[in-house]
Amino acid sequence: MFEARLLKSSILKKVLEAIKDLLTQATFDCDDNGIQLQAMDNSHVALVSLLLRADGFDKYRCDRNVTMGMNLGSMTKILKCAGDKDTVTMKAQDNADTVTFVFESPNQEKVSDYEMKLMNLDLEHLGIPETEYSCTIRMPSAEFARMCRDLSQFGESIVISCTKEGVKFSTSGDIGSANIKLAQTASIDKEDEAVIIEMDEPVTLTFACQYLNYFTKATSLSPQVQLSMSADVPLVVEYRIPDIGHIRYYLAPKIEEDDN
Amino acid sequence: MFEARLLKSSILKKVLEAIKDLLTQATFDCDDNGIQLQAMDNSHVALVSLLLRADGFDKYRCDRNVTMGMNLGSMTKILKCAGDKDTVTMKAQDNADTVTFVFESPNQEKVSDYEMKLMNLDLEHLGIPETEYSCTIRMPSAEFARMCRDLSQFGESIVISCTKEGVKFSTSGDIGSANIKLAQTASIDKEDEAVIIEMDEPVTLTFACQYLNYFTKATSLSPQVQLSMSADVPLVVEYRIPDIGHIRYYLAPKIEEDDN
DNA sequence: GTCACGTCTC
DNA sequence: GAGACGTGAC
Repeated sequence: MFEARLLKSSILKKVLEAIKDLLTQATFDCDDNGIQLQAMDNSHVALVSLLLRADGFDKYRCDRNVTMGMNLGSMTKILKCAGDKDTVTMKAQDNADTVTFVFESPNQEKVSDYEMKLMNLDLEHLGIPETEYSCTIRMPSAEFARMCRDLSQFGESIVISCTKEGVKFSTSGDIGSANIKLAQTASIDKEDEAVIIEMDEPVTLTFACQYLNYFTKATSLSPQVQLSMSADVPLVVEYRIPDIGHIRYYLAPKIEEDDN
Repeated sequence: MFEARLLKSSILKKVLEAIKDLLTQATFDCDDNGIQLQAMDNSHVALVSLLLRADGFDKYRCDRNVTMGMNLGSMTKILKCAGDKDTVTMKAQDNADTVTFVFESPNQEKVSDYEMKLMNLDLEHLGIPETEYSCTIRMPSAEFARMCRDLSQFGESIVISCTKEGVKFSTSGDIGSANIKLAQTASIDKEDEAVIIEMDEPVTLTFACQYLNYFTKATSLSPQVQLSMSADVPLVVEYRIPDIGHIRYYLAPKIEEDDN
């Protein structure tokens, strides 16, 4: 039997918001350590990796490892039925072909349960190597989202360039070109507002705006985002979910095109 | 001559919002007691009954009974031209074929009038018997609206089941199934937030989601809604409009289908 | 093309 | 909480 309870359903609601535009279905792997999800997006361009640790749940029980293939559209519909202050509990019997979500209002006067059929999904196990990156940039997640949204008005690609001067986000298109330069914050009064750049080697890479915009759907999960880059390897965009885990997005850089 | 004035046009605006999706036209019956409207919806499935008592108006005069056939689309367009704080006055000459709406801004600086042609509508007089019901449920209108919207994601029908344990709203469909259980509120600190269940006989009935969702367009008219049910008779969904009347929706239960 | 719904913003 | 905008369905 599997059972995982969160006092605040909003975490799970936000997680779904953060992945549903990239994935139509996905496998939730549950074991003693928690819940893990790894999947290529529908277009096999980006990779999503979610971890929710067992100790981050308010109750967690997993007698046997279970892999649950979920239709994320259906799951999103169900989670929309939870109030932000509701408690949510996911339950599945061993070897069951359904999962049940139970929502309880804070005063216990409203209890709702939703049973969803599971899917048989091919297990694609993705080995993601832990890597050292030439540059890591931490910044407020809302600021990153704003930049991606702003720049995507002008072109389909964003060039991220990290040097000792700071980090620069650039794009160009029919309208013209745009550059946003970000310097490391001098004082770290407010941790959430800090921009912190660690650079061993300067790196310049180009990415598809559309995917960065998909990634920023995770903005409400964390006040900060971390970008990790090295030449010729996928960018990692990581949102740490307080007290419970993280969601990481991987996106391969575009091969440099002509500058016509 | 007929004349009816409301200091707050918002009441009439909300009434139109609450009926315009169900009715394309309707007859307003005006007499000494006030304004009444009763009509089957466009598909002849649900019934709408509106009462605005004369004493709820800030001025009310009705020399002779008048029946005004209104195109509700046109009337809605006109009412959208009124500010929420405007005073609205409906006027009609005896035997006229038009009705006039006059809107006056609070400071009297803006006065607008809109004349609308009336329609000749067949008078369908609907005798609605006053009945005792086996169950009545009062609950916050927003909560009812939320439940109807949530459940309609999963199926076309909602089963409402009222027993001594409380009231349960259920549905099922391709995705899976859903149940929302509501218990009577223990304390009635805030009257508007109370759930109050009166049950003489347990009742379980099935209704079309779509119509319940139409009914919830009346949500902003009242903080509370009352559902009345007896076996084999139409559900009544009533919103009391403070100080002036009510709007009631009647919906026949679906005949039980096979449970395949 | 129209209508209704959901989302986002003020 | 209400109004406006954009999107999806008929």
